[in-house]
Amino acid sequence: MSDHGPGGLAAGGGAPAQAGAGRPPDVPGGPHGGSRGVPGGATVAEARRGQMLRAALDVICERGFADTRIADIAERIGISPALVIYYFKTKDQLLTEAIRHYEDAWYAEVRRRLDELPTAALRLEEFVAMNLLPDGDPELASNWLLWLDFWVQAARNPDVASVRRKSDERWRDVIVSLVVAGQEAGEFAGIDPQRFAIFLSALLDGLTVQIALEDPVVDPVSAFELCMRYIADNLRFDWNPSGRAHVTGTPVRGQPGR
Amino acid sequence: MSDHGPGGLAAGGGAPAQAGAGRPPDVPGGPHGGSRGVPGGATVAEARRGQMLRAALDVICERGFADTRIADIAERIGISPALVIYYFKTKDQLLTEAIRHYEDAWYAEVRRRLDELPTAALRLEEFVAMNLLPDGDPELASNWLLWLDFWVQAARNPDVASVRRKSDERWRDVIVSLVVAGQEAGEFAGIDPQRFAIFLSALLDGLTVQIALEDPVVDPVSAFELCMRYIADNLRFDWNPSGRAHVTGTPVRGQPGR
DNA sequence: ATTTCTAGACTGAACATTCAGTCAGGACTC
DNA sequence: GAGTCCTGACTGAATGTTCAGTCTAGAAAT
Repeated sequence: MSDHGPGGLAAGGGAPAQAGAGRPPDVPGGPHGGSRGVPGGATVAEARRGQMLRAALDVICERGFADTRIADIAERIGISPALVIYYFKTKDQLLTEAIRHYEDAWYAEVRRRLDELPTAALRLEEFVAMNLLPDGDPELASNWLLWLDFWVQAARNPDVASVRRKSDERWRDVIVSLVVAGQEAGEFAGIDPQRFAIFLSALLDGLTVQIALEDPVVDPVSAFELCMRYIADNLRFDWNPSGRAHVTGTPVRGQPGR
Repeated sequence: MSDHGPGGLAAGGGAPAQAGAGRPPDVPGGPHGGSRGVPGGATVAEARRGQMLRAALDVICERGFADTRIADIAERIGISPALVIYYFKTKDQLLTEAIRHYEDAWYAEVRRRLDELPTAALRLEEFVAMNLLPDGDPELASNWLLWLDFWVQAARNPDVASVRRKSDERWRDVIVSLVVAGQEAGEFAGIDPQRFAIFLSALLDGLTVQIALEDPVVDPVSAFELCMRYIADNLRFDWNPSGRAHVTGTPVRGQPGR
């Protein structure tokens, strides 16, 4: 995004491989892993792609999106920069896809974890925790800075922008469905889920900024508690910092929003 | 921030002019405008500085911090790129100072406007409006994207980071003092101002992100209303979207924060 | 008043570097 | 031996920075 000519944004989404010279391995543009030539399945090419995507993410976190060079990524894996271009036609493509990849992985992990929890309150809590608390999983590691760069890119790169728009949408959808589920189960008060989702997602974004920038007065834990306090108060369920969420004894329902 | 070698961050704050060759005009590093040589005052040099700072801000908004070239800034004013670094030793210095300059101007404007309003509620409302609503003043124009870039830079540039930390601090201080003033005047409920400030500033940041990225479901006006609704509900004062803030007839005070 | 001097403001033309992307070909595998 | 995977060496373009010198206006000298 910082190279040649004005508006150096990559062409539209899944522009396939080049025409002449090269011999590109695998076209992105979708989850289909066309293992050409080699029978059996994914193989090297796909592994490499993932490796590069992951490395790209790492580097972006360290140097920032704008200062990430393909040489950094190559070096990290111990390959030549040329190979990076061999897999991803352009730098933009790689970085853009890396972000998309991260977003996808993150979202998938959210779903996975939430599905394992029994109550809406617990799910909501886990959701918030995944947003604000450091995570064990190295794949999704607490890359808060990534989100900031993500936003900045989305501001000018239409491709990234659409990823981010979709991201935010399912984001809020998750919240809405959690709230609705909780309300139907009698766990939560009957506030407007849509409104709540917008509010909460903005709040989470804002807290993410503070945390990412290591604000002296907003560490992850206190941000988490602040956020959960708000949620519990508004949805009217019992919650205390030390433990995990508890469903209130007496189900509330149909209560007017605040 | 994207040039030579690793860690290409500018040296500490007010590194003065070079030693040998040139004859640099005016050293930054503080609000002192040392109008050397020419008696009377500021003069050309200072005007130029301001001009460049403003141009830099414009360009940053358009192209993004990372893609801003000194040539862009020079071109906009109709001068040679060389003159830009004649005034600011390095690109980094210019951009960093531009952000600092903007932040200062913005904060000053906030103070100016708030001072003119009679009630704490109105002041709070104006404060929120300045954060979320498009502004007439071209100097401070609605440069939401600027904040995103600001954050991203703060993440890696210690110099910018300290600006941003200070920024956020006085930010919250404004909120706290507004709340306290309102509480003392009996306009607001007696919640914890500090906590409220942290919450509100995060919320504002988050909404800023959504607005800056032109989220389809969070336009400035609805963000503003969402935010004001929260504030009014929490501080317990009367507020309705169409008009301006009104102090509640019966002063509330000392009420427990939810 | 004219000339001389000087310093600050400014620029065009290099310079130096960085970096994405190309290319010709090598190794490895089926 | 054909295709896949991979690399070292290179190039072209962009761009921050330097530099030598111009231009202007006021100060000092005449």
